Amino acid sequence: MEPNTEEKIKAAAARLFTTRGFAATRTRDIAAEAGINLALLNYYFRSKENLYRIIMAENFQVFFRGALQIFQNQETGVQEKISLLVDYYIGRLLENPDIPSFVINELRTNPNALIQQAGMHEALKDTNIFSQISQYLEDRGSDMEPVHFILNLLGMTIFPFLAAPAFQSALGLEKEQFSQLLAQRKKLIPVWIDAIINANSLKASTHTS
Amino acid sequence: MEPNTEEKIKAAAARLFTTRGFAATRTRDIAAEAGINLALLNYYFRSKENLYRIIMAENFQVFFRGALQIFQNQETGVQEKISLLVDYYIGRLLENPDIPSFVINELRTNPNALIQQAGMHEALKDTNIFSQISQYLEDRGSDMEPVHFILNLLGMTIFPFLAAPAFQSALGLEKEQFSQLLAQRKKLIPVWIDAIINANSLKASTHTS
DNA sequence: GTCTATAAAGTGATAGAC
DNA sequence: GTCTATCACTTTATAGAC
Repeated sequence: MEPNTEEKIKAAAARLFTTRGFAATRTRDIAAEAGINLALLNYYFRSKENLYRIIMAENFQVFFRGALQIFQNQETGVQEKISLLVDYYIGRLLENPDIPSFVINELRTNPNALIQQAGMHEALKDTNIFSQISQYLEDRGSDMEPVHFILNLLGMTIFPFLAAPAFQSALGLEKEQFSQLLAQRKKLIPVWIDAIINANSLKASTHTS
Repeated sequence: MEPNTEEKIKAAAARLFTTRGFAATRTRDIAAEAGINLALLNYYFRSKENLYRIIMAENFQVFFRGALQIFQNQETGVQEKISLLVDYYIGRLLENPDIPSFVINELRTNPNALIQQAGMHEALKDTNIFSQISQYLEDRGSDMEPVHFILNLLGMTIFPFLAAPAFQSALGLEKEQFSQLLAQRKKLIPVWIDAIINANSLKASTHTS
């Protein structure tokens, strides 16, 4: 029940690193947040950087692993996968809203971070998300580039979490109200995505008729 | 022609603060990047924090002012404004791709940053972007929430810049290639946005017929 | 395993010469 | 205005007692 010292430190580090970033986080603050001592943190994790790498890897897992698993399933079609993906991301990110910002910031300041993640790069290739989507778009008579499709899907899904502080500040909304808005999008985004594909194929058929 | 010392410091500070963030940037590094001395930086700007505020304000200007000006124009309709907005953002951000990440990060770690920007909060209210879009959606027979519309528009436009490092890393693309992809979106996004609105109103008319 | 005390290096800012 | 030298403080990491 009661988490051990190592777990307490990791939980504290996750909170602080994820919200403040590496440079702005003090190891003293992590220790205090964990209710232990600075020396003990180094006893368990040897260095700030080492502890950071562990938290970073876990955040990356949350961010990428779910998407990969959904697309690895051979039983479901792409349309279903899209709904599952949107549902998964919005659900997870409502629990940890700071993760997208953390991951994006990390990838900007250290573009090799993704490659360094164990097996991440291979998994991305093996899952052939790209060709699945490419085939799906083709079947539906759309000539949209798969990259654009993915950017639209992720943009509609993830961007609201990144923009949440700005929107809350600009619109004077409470965190809870904005969360409800984002939850609505679980069902809306698949419909919108569909509309974009349809528009694209309708246009094509208009030209040929 | 030759920029004076103050300008050189500001340019160096903009580069480093924008890419690394406040905490990870060393005043010594700014001085070196500007080709001057640490003492001189404090002679001109008194403190690191003061210099940061100036750079932050300028980044916020790039990020918000253009959108506000477009929506303040009474001559153009919303549909045209959307095209102008997408064109403006993608153009500006191709020049300064790190600004979205900077602004978002800043607003996350300091939610009051936006409010502290001179006149920004008032300008946002005065421009009544919200009611303009609300009216536009109504006229087109769509029952979409304006917030969702704005989130979709900005998500499709800005998210790709945030995700650029991840995509370049995952797809093995060069920066230049990805920039070309993003430039294509200037013309594509307005079409997609239109499709989303249409889908929404078609659905409504299907129900009533 | 956990603590206190401290070493070692980094970092923002200023004094004072030119 | 611009520089070198240095202060004052913070921060990571470790030594050593319990």
